[in-house]
Amino acid sequence: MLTQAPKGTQDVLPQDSYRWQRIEDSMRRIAALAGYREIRTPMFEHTELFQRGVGDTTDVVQKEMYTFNDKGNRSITLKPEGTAGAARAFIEHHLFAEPLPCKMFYVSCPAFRYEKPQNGRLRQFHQNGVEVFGAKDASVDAEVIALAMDVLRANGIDGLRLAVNSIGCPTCRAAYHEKLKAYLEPRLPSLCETCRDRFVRNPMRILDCKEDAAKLTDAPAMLDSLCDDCRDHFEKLQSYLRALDIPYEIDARIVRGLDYYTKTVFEIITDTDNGPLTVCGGGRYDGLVEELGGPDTCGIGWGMGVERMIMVQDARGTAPEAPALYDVFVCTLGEDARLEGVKLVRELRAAGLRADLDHAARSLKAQFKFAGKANAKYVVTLAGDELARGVVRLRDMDASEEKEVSRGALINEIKR
RNA sequence: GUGGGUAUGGCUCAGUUGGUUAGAGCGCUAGGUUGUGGCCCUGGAGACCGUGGGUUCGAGUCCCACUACUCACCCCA
Repeated sequence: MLTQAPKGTQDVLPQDSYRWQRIEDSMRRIAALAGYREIRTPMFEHTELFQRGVGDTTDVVQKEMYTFNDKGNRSITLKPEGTAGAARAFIEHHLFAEPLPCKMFYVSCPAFRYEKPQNGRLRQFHQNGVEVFGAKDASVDAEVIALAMDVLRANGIDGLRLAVNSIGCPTCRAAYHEKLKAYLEPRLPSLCETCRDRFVRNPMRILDCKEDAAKLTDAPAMLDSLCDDCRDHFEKLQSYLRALDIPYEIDARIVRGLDYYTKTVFEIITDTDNGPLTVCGGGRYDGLVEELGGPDTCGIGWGMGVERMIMVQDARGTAPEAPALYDVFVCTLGEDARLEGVKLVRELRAAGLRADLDHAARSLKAQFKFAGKANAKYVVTLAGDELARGVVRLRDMDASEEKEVSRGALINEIKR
């Protein structure tokens, strides 16, 4: 227990952290090219933010939040997703008074959901994400989707399926809900228990139910009930996606579990041995900022699961190779050489080379073995008698070639 | 929250119908080469067999409970 990480959490070990760093680097690079800057918000927020923002009736808020009272008796919640906190910061710091749109991203942002962990499901997981406030044209919907595709591709994750849908605005969705409820009401007795519960909370979800969907194929569809504005937006999004050569499919079942979404919703799905896996999900949230007490400002964003990206890389064998630990490893023979080695290693590092020497006082053979395992490109051998002559041995490990180099010329020789 | 599976050195696993000192491969470490890695050979360290109870002369092996991990459902990244 003591030496076991809590359920649903994961360590990223020193030998594996480069995987995360690669993904993080690509995220920063690609986002910066499109004018996005990083935002960092707290890991916890007032519980009310998520109740209001994500929505009181959602599963995430109702049963998955890590909520506790702090010593000041404030109800605090570990953030279950990234958007609400970003929106809160946008309002609190009056970013709406800056030039809009306001584009931001976050990298390996921890998120917490109390769920039973399973494949690709953790209690603490990490998301990359982008949020854009104050851009209402569908061109930004397409931009944001393109960014997600680019980040995934940059990490060797392709064969992606982009599924898009529109769930309308509060006006047309309310009208649709009425239509849908009128259709569902007489059929309620034949539906499963959870669907009868959904009928009250979120009737659109019933259409997504594996058990009942088949019986409801003639149900009215949200897409047929969009108002003119929402329909126009959805059409435009599609023409932008076509212009960008991004293939997509329209999937009317994409509803998303968070209440703030309006109009565009989308998921990027990869197919794995265990079936489809959503690596990125997002959408437009035009009412969120106002709902939280800010000025009427539209928004759009997505979240991308870092652990899921890594899973997909592993499953497809497209994981990047681990970088070598060292450029140069210094082997020493005897105490004088050690003393010199400590100095040399520091010089090498100052010259921008990754360098180290044996700190375990092992045999020369063991030192070479270690250098080999660390994939060092060069091994420098320091020995008393050679040092006296002002000379060291430099070995190219890949080529298995070794030569004598004067101590003074060593660093230039290596950098050459 | 509901249901299935699993639990043996650091890792992956073997362990016959319950029977003496619990094995292998990989990894780690030392040596074979008194100054040199990757291959090969030899040695060494490392396991209260998940925890607690029960059956039995005897339990890694059978039974029960618990815990952890894992997979699926719900939902989602």
